Amino acid sequence: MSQASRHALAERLLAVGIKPTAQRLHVAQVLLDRPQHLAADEVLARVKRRGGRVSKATVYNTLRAFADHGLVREVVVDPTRIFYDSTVEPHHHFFDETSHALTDILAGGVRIAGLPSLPAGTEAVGVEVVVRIRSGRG
Amino acid sequence: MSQASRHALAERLLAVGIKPTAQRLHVAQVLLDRPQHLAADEVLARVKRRGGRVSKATVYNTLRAFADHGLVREVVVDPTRIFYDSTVEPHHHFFDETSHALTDILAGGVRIAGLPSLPAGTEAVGVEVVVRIRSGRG
DNA sequence: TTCGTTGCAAAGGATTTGCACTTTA
DNA sequence: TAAAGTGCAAATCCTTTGCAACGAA
Repeated sequence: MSQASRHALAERLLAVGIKPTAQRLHVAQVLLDRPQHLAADEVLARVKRRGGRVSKATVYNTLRAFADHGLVREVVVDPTRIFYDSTVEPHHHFFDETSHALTDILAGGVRIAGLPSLPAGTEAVGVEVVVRIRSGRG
Repeated sequence: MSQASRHALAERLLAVGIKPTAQRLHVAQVLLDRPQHLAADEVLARVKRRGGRVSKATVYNTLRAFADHGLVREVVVDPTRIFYDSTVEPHHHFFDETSHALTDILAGGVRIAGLPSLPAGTEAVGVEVVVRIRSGRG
């Protein structure tokens, strides 16, 4: 990856208060570069594939830190693992139960009406729509 | 639990092709008796609490069988465990990230418009809306 | 007797943790 | 040289699996 985008990524980390170490930049390069959904496993594999040195623990720590600071969003649709979504703007998902693939649904056109008011004493974190689908012969 | 409801539960299992064994009836009594969301752990604890003899493996097998046959619905909102929802009619959920509590949102009033068409070669399994909330000082 | 069920313990897979080592400000 | 970050392995948690014992038809 170019110096320019490395630098841009470092700025993004700094902007949210995360120190841009080598390992974190590797994770950022893999995950933040374009809209995608990756599990921790995949992130680790990709960092290593491109020659980066990171440990599993650091990948998990980094992903959690990114999520806590709003750089990525956790998507919970698969009981077996957490996906990290590099798109943090509100949007929704197709989740293919056959292939375990996640696909974005732009929030733009989607309207949700008729939701009840929040339970007393709670604040909203977000509204997520998951359209579960099956491909082939499910 | 009364003979009458035991019998009714046995009928429900038979109706979907599940042989109503003692263990399965225990699980059914705990989970199907009223609208609720329970994790496997909780089901096991409650069966034991009411004096039922069941193993962990059988609880997991039973819950999966119930889900496969449409008696309960799996709800995936918490990366750490699967909830089994005794309400199978379409509806949505509040998920409190502080307390890990699930609350139903009746499907009745909720309207979702503007979803794109399904990816080619896929069929819809269901549409779920999860409103993530935080209580207290989450 | 045969097939489906059960239970126990072990295995599995994702995630977390403990702790010593390394980096960096 | 403190504080923060990293790596490795072990630990943990939920869930699944292997397999022998059991139970109903």
